[in-house]
Amino acid sequence: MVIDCGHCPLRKRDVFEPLSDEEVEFMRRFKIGELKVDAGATVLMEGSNSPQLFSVLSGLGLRYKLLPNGRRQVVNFVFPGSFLGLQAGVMGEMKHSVEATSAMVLCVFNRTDLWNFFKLQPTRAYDLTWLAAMEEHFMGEALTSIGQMNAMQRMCWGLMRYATRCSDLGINDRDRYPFPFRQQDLADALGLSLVHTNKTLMKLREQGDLSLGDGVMVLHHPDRMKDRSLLPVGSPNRRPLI
Amino acid sequence: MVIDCGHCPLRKRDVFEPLSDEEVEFMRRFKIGELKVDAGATVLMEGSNSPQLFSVLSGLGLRYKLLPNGRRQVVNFVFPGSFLGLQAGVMGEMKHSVEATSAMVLCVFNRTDLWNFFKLQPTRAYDLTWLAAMEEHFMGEALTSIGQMNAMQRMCWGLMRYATRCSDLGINDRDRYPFPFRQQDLADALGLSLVHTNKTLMKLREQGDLSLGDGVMVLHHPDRMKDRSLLPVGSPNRRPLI
DNA sequence: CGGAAGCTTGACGTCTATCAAGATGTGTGG
DNA sequence: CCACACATCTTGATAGACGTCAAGCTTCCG
Repeated sequence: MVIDCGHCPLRKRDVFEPLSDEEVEFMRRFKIGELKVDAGATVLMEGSNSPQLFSVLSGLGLRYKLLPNGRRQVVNFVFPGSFLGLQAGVMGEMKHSVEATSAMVLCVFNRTDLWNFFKLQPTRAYDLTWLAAMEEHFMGEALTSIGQMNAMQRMCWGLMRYATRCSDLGINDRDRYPFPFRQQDLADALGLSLVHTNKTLMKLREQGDLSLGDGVMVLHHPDRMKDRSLLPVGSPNRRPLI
Repeated sequence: MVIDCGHCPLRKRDVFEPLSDEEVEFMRRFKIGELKVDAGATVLMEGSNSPQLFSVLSGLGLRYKLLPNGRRQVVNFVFPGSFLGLQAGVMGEMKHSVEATSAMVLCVFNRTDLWNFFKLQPTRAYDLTWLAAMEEHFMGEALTSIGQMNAMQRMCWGLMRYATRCSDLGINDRDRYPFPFRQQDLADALGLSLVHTNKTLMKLREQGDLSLGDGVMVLHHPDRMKDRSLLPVGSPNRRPLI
């Protein structure tokens, strides 16, 4: 019982550009199956050359790079609607790994069919470029955050950015957001040590701005956190869904 | 006397994917002129909505984001062959600024013609996506560097990455590389203060690994610097030229 | 019950930012 | 030609943010 692209639950969200009937039909042929993985699973591995591409239907995860000395940088979070494997599809191999931090359902595509986007479905190809440019933009924001902000600012910015993406997708309940990550994950994303991440979180808790634990984050004063962010956290208009 | 795409000097470099005659002809029609700017000029500004796209023919520059508090993050360096303005072309507006740090010559294109890539020239559209994915990759590397390395490691990694790109383009002379940047630019790129950047450079100079000044960088012991980099600095195979 | 994984807290050290001042070079105007 | 402002680089002193080390706590699971 694989979900038909015509009834893709993500398409209901209006963060995503609507698709024409023709495009939906094309995606239907492009999709070759679904992959369900448990929390903790590695979906794609750095250096690998997976013949498959994925689009996230549900679940959360993260992309990260490992360093020779064992450290790890989380380069960004993976949400429903994220497209995985483009790098391997276009360059030779994956330049980072992707891990599921909750159970996930992924649409599976054939990497070799990617070319059909460009040959047969220029609007979809355009969307692909759009997505790539958008990812680049997000990454530039993260770079700016890590390069120029102190721990508290990074934390507030990072969590607000995360909350905003959740809101776009409607996977939150008011101020309650799913948060299937360890503090270590957060630390690796923000370029902080685990201990300092913990202490920074504590401060936010003590001030009553935040609850975090058991897979859930609650923002009691999003306004205050936004003020501390330095970088404004905007919802980019719309994005394409692949 | 505008350079004809058929005789583009960059195409001689074998870092760039070769183009078919048809593609060259297409690019010729796409190109609407050339822009020459002096060192210090702002080519694109954050928040702007330029109707033009650019491809760098010669010269060096940098992309940066400004923060409300006046700080600045250099998100990457601009080399010959860099494509500028894709973000504005595909999202609504530029998310960073681009500044020329040396004199530059740019090919100018019409943003509204971008769609022709997808409609008429799928191989070129594919290359565009390729480029975007590659930029994303570079940015992920930089993020990892700033997030996980100390000052000396970042410096070595950053300079080696820079030198490698120069070598790919053949704009170096052995171990001598053009370097039209201030220490402040380097500092903003590495997420370090100006003072600490200066002192880190000093250490490299004292150890005889590096000369830097007057627009020129000389690497006397690239091997030693590579060792201190933590992240291996590889030349990615080939990239498309737009 | 023992062990592993994750969270929490305190103590300590150090890397890096900030402040301040001086040195050098370059361009402009008198 | 000199005086002056300005930009960039340099260097030392000081302080603080953040990393590292270490230990204890909880929860979960075999």
